[in-house]
Amino acid sequence: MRLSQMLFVTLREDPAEAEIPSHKLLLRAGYMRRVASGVYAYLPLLWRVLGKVSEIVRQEMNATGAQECLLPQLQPAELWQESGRWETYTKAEGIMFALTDRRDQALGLGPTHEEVITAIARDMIRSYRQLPLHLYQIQTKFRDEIRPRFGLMRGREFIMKDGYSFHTDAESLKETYQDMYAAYSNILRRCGLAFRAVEADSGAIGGSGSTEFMVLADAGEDEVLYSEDGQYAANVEKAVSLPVDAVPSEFSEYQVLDTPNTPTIESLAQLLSCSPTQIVKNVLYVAGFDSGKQVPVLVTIRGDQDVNDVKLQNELTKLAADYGGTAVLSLEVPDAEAQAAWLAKPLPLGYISPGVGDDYLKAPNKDFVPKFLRLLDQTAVDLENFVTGSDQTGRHVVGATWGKQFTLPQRVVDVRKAAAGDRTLHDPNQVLQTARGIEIGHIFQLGSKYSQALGATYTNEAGQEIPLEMGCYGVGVSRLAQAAVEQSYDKNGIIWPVAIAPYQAIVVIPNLNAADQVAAAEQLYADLTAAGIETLLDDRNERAGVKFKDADLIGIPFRIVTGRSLKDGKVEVVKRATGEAEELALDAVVPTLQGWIAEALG
RNA sequence: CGGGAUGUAGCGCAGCUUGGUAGCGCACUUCGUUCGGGACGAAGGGGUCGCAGGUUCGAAUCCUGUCAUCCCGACCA
Repeated sequence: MRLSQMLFVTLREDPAEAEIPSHKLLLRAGYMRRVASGVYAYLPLLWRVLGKVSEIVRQEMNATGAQECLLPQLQPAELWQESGRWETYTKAEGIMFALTDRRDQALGLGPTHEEVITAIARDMIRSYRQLPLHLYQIQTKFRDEIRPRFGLMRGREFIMKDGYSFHTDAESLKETYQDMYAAYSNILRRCGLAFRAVEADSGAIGGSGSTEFMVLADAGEDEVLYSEDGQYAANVEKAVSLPVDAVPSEFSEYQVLDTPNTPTIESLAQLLSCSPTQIVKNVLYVAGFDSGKQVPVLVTIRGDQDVNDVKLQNELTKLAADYGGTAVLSLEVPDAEAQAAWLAKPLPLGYISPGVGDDYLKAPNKDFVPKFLRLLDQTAVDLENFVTGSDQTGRHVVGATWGKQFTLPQRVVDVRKAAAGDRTLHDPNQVLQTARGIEIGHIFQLGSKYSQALGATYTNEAGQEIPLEMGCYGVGVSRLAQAAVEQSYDKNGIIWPVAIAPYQAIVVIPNLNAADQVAAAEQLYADLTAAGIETLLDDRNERAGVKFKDADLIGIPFRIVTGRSLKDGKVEVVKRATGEAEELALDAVVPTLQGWIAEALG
């Protein structure tokens, strides 16, 4: 491609709309333009990158026996109602774009495709002889993100590869899951990215085991905890660990003490000169279930620990049936204004005890449940002579013990947040480290959640009708492209890994008025292209400096300059990543680049 | 949805406090000089100042409303 004929517009300054390096660079280098919040036009250079990523994904998927297809983006509400996700995905904080057509039919734009694919499976899979089966597609997804950000990292429209597998049993599912684990590792390795596979929460999509593939970068939105021996790595949402041991309490006698102005654990520990591990903390939440019920939740946990909202939400989901629901739609720490609606009398905030009475609550409407759902984190179970609130502002109790002053809440759960510095479960000598990651891939063992909901069954050898076991597997294709930039750039611009660079080489003519430079460049361009090397020719009537700056900015791996060494029959060849330059004879350029590219593609 | 900020030419910004009919840099067009790390000179083109009301003789500027965008949080297969 000749740059003189390409839509090639680079910017000298960073666009104000971008915050992180990769976002700024993709805009500056002319790879994309924002069309609406979280919606981007993929311009020719970026489209080539996306094509390369897609092709690598396709090759690795096909190698596992998965088959490519294309499912509709416009999906009927009925399917989502059958799976029970229509409400959670369109109401409250739902992420699904929903619309009504002229016949008054409710439709949604696909944020994911479990429902559609399961409906297809229901219609087409009859027998165990057809299994296992794995279908995937690469296409645009729509999600009405509350706050789109960071360009392609969190858009409302983005390209994703999503695959769905169907099995006779969990064992077969596990095999495909392992295949995907390997395929995803291959994809990221081939794309030239540093990544880590971590245990993950399966979130709203449901299912049992899931693994996230995290591209490591400081701008990542997720926190990863891992052990240095490489045995354990998990998203902080999912991570488990051993908390530090509690310091034995210095208080031996139960008493109520004046503790003015100590609404936080830190201030209380300071005033009493005690360890936060001796304090029992009580955190108030309000959970909203899909049945419409609003339930006040009191989480009691050791003072030095934080509540992991994802784990809490999972625990609450298990209890949804008690409130006539199946899912948690919202989970909030209520502010004073929100509390006022359902408090019979003011709560002593910061001084709440584990035994705080239900008489603080009233029911402003039939949906509010005026009874605390009391959950006890396991870190607080074994504490003795602990410090906690007294239900009186300005006073705490010390020396309290379960079974004496306070009833031990019956529901014991694990909702503590693991943190860097905690010891790992597999080896208490290992300490968790922290890193930021960008979630690029996520693989799930779904089980039969969707097949049961939608009635997708097969007949086994014994003639019994059984729900299909399912897995699903996603890769953020457009997100991966930007993550690659986030992981590989310098002050001059993008440094693409060779495997996903839009072009592999760029031939720069420093001075268009020098006929020999032009002739040599044209010949090289033709030779390189003929040799199968994807090459750009910068034949624009610009000064050399502009061309070098642009070549660096757009990040083409190899640059060939038909410049001053031409008089010796040589051209300069520069590696973008390292800046290494060497002079090569004209006829050595093609074989040398072929070697470099082959080496880079492994 | 809570908190914060910003909307002025394709991009980055000034002007607003103190109202008088819009400016700078980059980019773009033409000509000349230059030609290996974002050249120089000259001459040009391009803006309903986000939108809608209001105040005023007069509004980019003051007031009200509204929309959009970005940041922090909440949220997020």
